Amino acid sequence: MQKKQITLKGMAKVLGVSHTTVSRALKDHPDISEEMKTQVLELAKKLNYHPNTLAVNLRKNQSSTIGVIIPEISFYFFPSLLKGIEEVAHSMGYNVVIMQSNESFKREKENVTLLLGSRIAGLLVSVSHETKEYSHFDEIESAGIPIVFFDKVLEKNNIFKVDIDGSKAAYEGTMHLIESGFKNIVLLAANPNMSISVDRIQGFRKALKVQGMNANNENILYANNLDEAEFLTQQVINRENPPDAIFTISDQNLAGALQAIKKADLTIPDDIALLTFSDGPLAAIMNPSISCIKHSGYQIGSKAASLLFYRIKNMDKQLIPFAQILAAELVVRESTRKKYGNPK
Amino acid sequence: MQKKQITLKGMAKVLGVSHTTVSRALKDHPDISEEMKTQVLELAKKLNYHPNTLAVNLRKNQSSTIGVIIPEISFYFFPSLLKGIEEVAHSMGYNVVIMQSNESFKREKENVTLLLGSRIAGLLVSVSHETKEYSHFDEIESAGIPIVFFDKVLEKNNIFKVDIDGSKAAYEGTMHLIESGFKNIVLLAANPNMSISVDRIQGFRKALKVQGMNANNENILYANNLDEAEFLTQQVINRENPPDAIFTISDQNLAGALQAIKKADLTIPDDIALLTFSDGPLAAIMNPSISCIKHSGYQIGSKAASLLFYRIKNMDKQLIPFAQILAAELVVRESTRKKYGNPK
DNA sequence: CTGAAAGCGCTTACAG
DNA sequence: CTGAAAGCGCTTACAG
Repeated sequence: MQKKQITLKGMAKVLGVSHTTVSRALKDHPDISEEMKTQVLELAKKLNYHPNTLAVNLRKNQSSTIGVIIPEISFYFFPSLLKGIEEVAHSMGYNVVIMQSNESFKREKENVTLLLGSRIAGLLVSVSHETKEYSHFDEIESAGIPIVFFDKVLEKNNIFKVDIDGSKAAYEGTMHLIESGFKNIVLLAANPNMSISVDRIQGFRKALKVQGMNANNENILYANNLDEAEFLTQQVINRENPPDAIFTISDQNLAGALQAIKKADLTIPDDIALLTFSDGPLAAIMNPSISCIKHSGYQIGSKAASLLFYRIKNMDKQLIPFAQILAAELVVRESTRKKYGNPK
Repeated sequence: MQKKQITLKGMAKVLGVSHTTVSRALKDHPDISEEMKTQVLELAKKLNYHPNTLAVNLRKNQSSTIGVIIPEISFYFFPSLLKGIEEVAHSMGYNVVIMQSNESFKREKENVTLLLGSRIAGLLVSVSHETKEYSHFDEIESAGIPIVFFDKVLEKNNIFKVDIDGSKAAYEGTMHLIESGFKNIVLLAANPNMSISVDRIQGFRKALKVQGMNANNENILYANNLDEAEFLTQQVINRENPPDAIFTISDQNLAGALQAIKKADLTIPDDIALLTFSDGPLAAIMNPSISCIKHSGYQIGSKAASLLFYRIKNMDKQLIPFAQILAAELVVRESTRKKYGNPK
């Protein structure tokens, strides 16, 4: 039902030349005379000519769109990530199609099918909680469409991915808590088959071990959304021997923990300390401000997009799967203020 | 450089029939024999056939993509909005292409051009701060591509738009502040040529007038990002006669105000009360929790998308520009606790 | 310097 | 029940 926009053929008719000539004039082909170019350019402007990207891409058998599949556009982390992706893509002259899996494996597969039909040039993926294997992405790669995974990735080595060094970061975060005098630390992780959980749990355990403390399994909990985080926090702070610190692996879990702490009327950090993995702005404006392991979504997004475009531009070469591991930085704020003076 | 995926012609060759037959078999055309259909379907499955959306759309002269232009994917408001849009679009079988203007008029125009080339089926727009007129969208509408504006819209009547009743909401918010005993209220608005500012300022003024208070121009300020909001708040709280309440029109301005209040070591709401327009989750988890005029980004997004699809599906009819005005709800929390007992 | 022709992958009216 | 042909809007090798 769309009105037809002006085409090459339409302009050719007006000028009494072939559409071939118009096409070439438009792209400043050396063969075309200057007068012809001026004429065509003027007409194109006058008629608001915009080349039909569909036709161009079909003809060239390539598209200028990359796909992004993420679990959900929540306000915690993905906005800055999408921004990073979008900026890199725009600078390369590409569009971005964003699809949400809503944490559903089924929906993730549907998205793959849709994107396959759109003949995207590449795909960025952060998998859903339900995703336990990668076989639904095989078709994409075997169609010659490169994929880069980021943030929420499965434990698997032969893929291209961008992530932070979660183990190291969790180790440092836990050490910070211990050195600040906290002794009974609960880790609020997410789905245990995701690398973001596995890595961070590993770092958490390692730090406890180094400090000669035992990593009690009851102190490692799994929350996949705000409500679960609130529920688990509530359970934990009502234990006989409640924790004196909670370490959350996402802003989402942080928000849940905060709700529970607030309802229990506990004071941060005196009753309970709080440390989180965070993109930054959210943790900073809380009161008290929340200490965090800062990992920039924007950076992950732009690095993932850059890696993807590298693959896109080098499809002729055999590239070896590459894992780009970004550093995360500990930002100490009020929520982990030292418990007993300076224990050093 | 992409590997070629299997095509109709490819499958036709395998089966020794024409691609016409394959095409029809795939879409369950009544003319085709059952055996042929089964054969084709099986082969398509085996070969992972996915129709080339580019070709389909080119042929049908329509696309299954809608465009979205927003100022920025900030973490304050747009995530839930995009979610609302994406869900409606998905249910209609459409993809969503999101482009950011980064609050730049120039970039907004570039986005329009790109989208025009993609032959999108429709466009959703929230304009940038710099945008003062709509002429760059004329080409879109005259190409027969419907537009629906949402949230950040210019003061203009003959357009399709979805927005909240900002005037009424600001009126009620201001009344709430006054009734809670606050007397010197500062409104932290955004760009004065945006309807979100104009409407809310109007409601703010009206409430003051009804209460017999005068709307001091010095108490209406304009901040377009977090830093400006922090700066202006800092200025204001250092006045000789500082406000006892600040009313911010966005989560972004709220975040800036909070920063300044924190640095000045003021207590909310005893030293200064805070009321904001907000999507909800952010204001709720703050400490103290922030009272707000709750307007659901998700709702605005899904309503805007629904209106757009109504236009897309009814391009043959002459539709009259429609402004869908959504209600916003006052949610009273700790940040506006009554100042002097109950003044009623 | 310009144009006719082929073709990207699909759909659909027409013919048999 | 099946197929040949035209065409969506473009690009590009080939010819002149």
